[in-house]
Amino acid sequence: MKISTKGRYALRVMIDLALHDTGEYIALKDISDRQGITVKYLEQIVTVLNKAGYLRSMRGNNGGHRLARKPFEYRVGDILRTMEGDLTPVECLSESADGINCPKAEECPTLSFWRGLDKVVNDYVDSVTLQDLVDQGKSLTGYDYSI
Amino acid sequence: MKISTKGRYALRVMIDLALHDTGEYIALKDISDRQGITVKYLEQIVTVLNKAGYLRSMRGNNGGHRLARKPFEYRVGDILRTMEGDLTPVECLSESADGINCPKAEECPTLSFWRGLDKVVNDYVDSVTLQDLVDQGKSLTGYDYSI
DNA sequence: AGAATTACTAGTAAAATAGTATGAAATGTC
DNA sequence: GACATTTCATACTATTTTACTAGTAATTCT
Repeated sequence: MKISTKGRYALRVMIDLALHDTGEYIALKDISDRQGITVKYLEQIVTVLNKAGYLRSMRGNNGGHRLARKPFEYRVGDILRTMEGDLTPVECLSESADGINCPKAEECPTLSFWRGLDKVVNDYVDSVTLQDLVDQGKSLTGYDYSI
Repeated sequence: MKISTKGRYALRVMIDLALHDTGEYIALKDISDRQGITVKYLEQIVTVLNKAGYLRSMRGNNGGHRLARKPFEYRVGDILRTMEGDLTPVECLSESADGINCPKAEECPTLSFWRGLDKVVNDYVDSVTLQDLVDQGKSLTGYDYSI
């Protein structure tokens, strides 16, 4: 029942990009220095975020990444689902590519319980925006605007 | 963000024991036949449930297991936490045995978000009792009271 | 041309998950 | 008391997932 590092780091990357948004592209090297995550691992994460349309990326000298939208336009749930695949607590609630779900769904005494859990989780993560996390970050002791 | 088979199966075992409660001990063999889970794997699960005080177990001929309380006295959250360790979405919220949590907690922009997720999950699973699942099971099409 | 940076594909070590296997101990029945 | 049945305890194992690392190609600016 854990969120993977990809999901957690993706949130930190998005917050980092929001806090350091100057309109310029931000290199993974800079994020790596601030967040303590290797450039190589960050590459994997931003690739997914980029393909989801959450980032604008540019190769080459002075290249890097920046947010494609304003922070309040990102739901945290969307970011997490993008990284995790989905946030369903049990496999039988996943959108299966081949359309196969549990054949015993009709007689399953726990299915509606899992549906309820799935709903509270997704409703919660969708109620928070990236802007909320950014505001939280700025309000904390020790936040250094210069970095 | 998945519940393991141990957590899912434990719920099925508890429901099974509730639905077939006659006051007698129920052998894992019977649960295995009905639920399609091997006796050996069931052993691992009921051992944990037993040590948590959720079951009364008896060895030997005509031995087996039965619920220690009435179904409405079990919160689903307690059963799941017993099997999963905890239901926290991130490690830093776990009750660490050595008391070590994240040293950057004070400056973490995502901590309160994770706390909120932890709360909605645990509040939800604690709002459902085993009796609710049993009622759900009985109400479904295809439930055969004879087995 | 050359440095910086992302993009793409593959590989790998460690941990977690989902079981199996073996045998001992207890209990009721014949 | 022998025996079948069942839990209890411990250890082992195969597979999958996670969390990275590595190498190289492509792009961009100076």
